Amino acid sequence: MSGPDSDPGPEGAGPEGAGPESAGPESVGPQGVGPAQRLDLAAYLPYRLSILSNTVSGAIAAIYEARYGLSVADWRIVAILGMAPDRPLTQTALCARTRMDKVQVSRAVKRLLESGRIVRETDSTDRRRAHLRLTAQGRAVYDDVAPATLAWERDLLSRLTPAEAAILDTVIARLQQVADEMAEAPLSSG
Amino acid sequence: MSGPDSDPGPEGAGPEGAGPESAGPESVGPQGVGPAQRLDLAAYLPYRLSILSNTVSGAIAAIYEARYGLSVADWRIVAILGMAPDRPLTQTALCARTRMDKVQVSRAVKRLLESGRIVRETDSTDRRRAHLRLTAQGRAVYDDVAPATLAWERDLLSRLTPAEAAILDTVIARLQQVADEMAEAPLSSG
DNA sequence: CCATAATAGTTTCATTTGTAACTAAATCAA
DNA sequence: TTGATTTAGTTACAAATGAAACTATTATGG
Repeated sequence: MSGPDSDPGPEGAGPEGAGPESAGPESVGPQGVGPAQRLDLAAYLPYRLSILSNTVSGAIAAIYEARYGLSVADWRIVAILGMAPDRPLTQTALCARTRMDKVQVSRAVKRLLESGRIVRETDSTDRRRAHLRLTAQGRAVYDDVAPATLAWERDLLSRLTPAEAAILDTVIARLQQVADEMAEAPLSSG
Repeated sequence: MSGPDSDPGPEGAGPEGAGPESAGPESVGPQGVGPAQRLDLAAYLPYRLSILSNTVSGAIAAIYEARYGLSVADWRIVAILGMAPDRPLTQTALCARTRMDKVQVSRAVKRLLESGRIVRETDSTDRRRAHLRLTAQGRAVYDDVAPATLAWERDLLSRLTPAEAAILDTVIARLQQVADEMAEAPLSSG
């Protein structure tokens, strides 16, 4: 997610500049592709994913931050609620769908309630729970931002070659699946 | 922790249910990651990248956090310095290589100096700058953690099909390049 | 029925983080 | 030279965050 990482996106500050002959990312050592023998951050998958995710998230976030002052958490709530307008959700449901924890969700919900983007209605049979949905104002935000973010995504993907675009979905899904498995069975700590 | 999904939704559309939904007639790619007409977080590239990056980073971070109490920023510094042990770097150089900003780097450097993992030596010709390098202790951390993280990466990649692994590098590089371009030339409209 | 546990969500508090202001040293311009 | 600007890095302070404790309500077990 947004992650703990928030890269402001240094414009001119390219990775070059510091070294006399800064080698490009392609000089990976003995083995050009795949896992390097020696740790090279520039070629290291987790690092590259992190940078990429931050770049993409930052670009998207600029849209809803600038226009409506929404945080990433706020926008995720709006996005989920906007997705299925006729099905109000509880905060617990939002936690599952956004992969944010209940405190994050609680705070985002509080902000959205205060700014009038959502309303909350206590469940009639279980007063611990409450159902949330967008107000007209919240829907207006969604209807403005969602197409913009989708356009951005479409634009991004359209610049990949067909082969690249075709495999991207599969690879991400596969990586996520494998990473999830591996996260549960961590390597032997020594 | 018996699954994060415990909501009354009719369809168990968890975050991984990125199946081919109502793909529009004019979808760009053959896969689900192609632009949906309607914003669906579970199929939305920025969101999926964020989740994936967090999963992967979290798994890796567990290694160096548990063993040495290092933060992500700390580890990035150690990783970069360990990469080229014979070329000490300034903090500015570390900023460029890690894509962290100077405050983050300053704080990580402070922690690493205090814990004796690195040393700092003021440049002889420019006393604003200082060169940083790993101590024996810092190198020991690097020599333990780097192989572990590389093994994790190798393990992850080995579970992709050859076709997936082969194109992954290209696609990430390409996405990063395009996202960088797009980040500088923000979308029109408003 | 009462006591205990579980669930939904909030609040508190310490830590982390980001922005901006700051110090110090080097460079530039006249 | 001297004064303004840039560069390297740090610090101060406010805002964001995370972990744990907390309130309120419902479920469960005897």
